[in-house]
Amino acid sequence: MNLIDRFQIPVLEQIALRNPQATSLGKRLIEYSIILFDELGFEQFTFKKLAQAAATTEASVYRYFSSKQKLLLYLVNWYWGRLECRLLLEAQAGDSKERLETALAIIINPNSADLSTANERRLQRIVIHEAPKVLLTKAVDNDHQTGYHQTYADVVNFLAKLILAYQPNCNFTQMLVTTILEGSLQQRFFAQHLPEVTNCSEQEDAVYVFYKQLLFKYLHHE
Amino acid sequence: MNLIDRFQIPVLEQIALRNPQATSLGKRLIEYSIILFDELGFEQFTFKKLAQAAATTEASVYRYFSSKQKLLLYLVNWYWGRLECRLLLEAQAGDSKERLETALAIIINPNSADLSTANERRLQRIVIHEAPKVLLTKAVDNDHQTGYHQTYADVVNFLAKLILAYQPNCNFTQMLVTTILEGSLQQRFFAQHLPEVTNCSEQEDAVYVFYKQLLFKYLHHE
DNA sequence: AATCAATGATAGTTTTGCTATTATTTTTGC
DNA sequence: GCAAAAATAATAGCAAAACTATCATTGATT
Repeated sequence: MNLIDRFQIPVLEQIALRNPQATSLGKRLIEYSIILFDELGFEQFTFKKLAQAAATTEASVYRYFSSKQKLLLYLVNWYWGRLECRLLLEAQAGDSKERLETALAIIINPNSADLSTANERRLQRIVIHEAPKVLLTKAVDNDHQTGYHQTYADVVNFLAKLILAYQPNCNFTQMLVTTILEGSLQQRFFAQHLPEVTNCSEQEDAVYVFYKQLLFKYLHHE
Repeated sequence: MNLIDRFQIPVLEQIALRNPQATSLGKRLIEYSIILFDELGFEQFTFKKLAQAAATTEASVYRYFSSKQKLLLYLVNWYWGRLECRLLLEAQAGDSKERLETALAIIINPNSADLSTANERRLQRIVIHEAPKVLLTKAVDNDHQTGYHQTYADVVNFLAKLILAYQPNCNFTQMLVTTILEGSLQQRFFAQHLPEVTNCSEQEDAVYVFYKQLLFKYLHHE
């Protein structure tokens, strides 16, 4: 049983030309695109290779996604959509501090149940390694207007609200959230590829420990 | 008088096939690549377009840089090299707190003399928008072994040392530095393209104010 | 003056990204 | 169960990008 069958995360329809979660070919495309983006990276990934892996043709892939950028955007949206779902489900109990701590754990913790399958780990690696390549483009303003980055913005603002509930005096909530959100992903990249610019190896789950410290030290000073 | 003539920043020789700062064609290539990367973005930038802009041929461009990735890497290295120079020159006076504050201002402040020319502003925009595309690749481990990211690591470690001088008990210096360094660049992207996930517009130079707060609040709690 | 390095001019290859067309299969409405 | 419609397969083709190669020319060096 894979990622696709277990969760039907709503992903913005407009990104795909037709809903890949509704057909058997579509599911295969998602399944193999996760594997191939992870193994090949965005640059080496092509629709031809995806078609081959999913036992179909390049033309058929184009009927689901108009470009590999859109396909990656779809996967990234899926990641943030799942995260948003978990936040809504799991970070509603307790007082404002408990809710904030839970939310932080959901976002940062790599040992959570969320990453239990190979595909889920692959998806997070894709977000870490490839997501900036569909954000930092000349198309970003158009994409954002179309709503392609709305799920991400929703996650940020959900967390921002939790922070404000805990510490109403916080001035820079959004900056604080994106700093932690993006920073924690980046640290995992550095840990693997540029270990001398991080401290991840020094302690088990140092990323979580550090950003929790950073968040609460910042808020307690307000 | 342009960026190239005023500063001879040492950039790792291996990145370029021959030193572009030593010849008139080389300087033209650097000059126009900064303009074109900024205006077209990494994806739309081609050596053919660069050759046309610099009034030369594609083949001649390839004699300086083996690929557009390497050319971008060269520019990014240049940016970090210049930053390192400024840190070494300007962040040596005063006590440990003053040195740290000066360093932070150099790294974050967009109104500094460092960004006084059009090309310098372009170069920072290139680092913000395009640098991740030559870091987050499958070639990163090779690149790093070859030393292509050493200047960046040097900047990080210079700042880490300043932090340790100020607060010897700090456990996660590198993570703190990269969080601020990368975060501050990212905030400028968000401010321009995803304003709802940042708070930059609320205050003049909010980026600097926020990260200074974040840094010193974190350190004072140690 | 001869030499050598740098550049220009030109051509060609392979791959990618994408579009088009037609045939075949599968699904769906009735 | 059958006809219509939709989805997919099979195939071809095109334009641009990312190189590589060759050879002529220029310009600097000694």
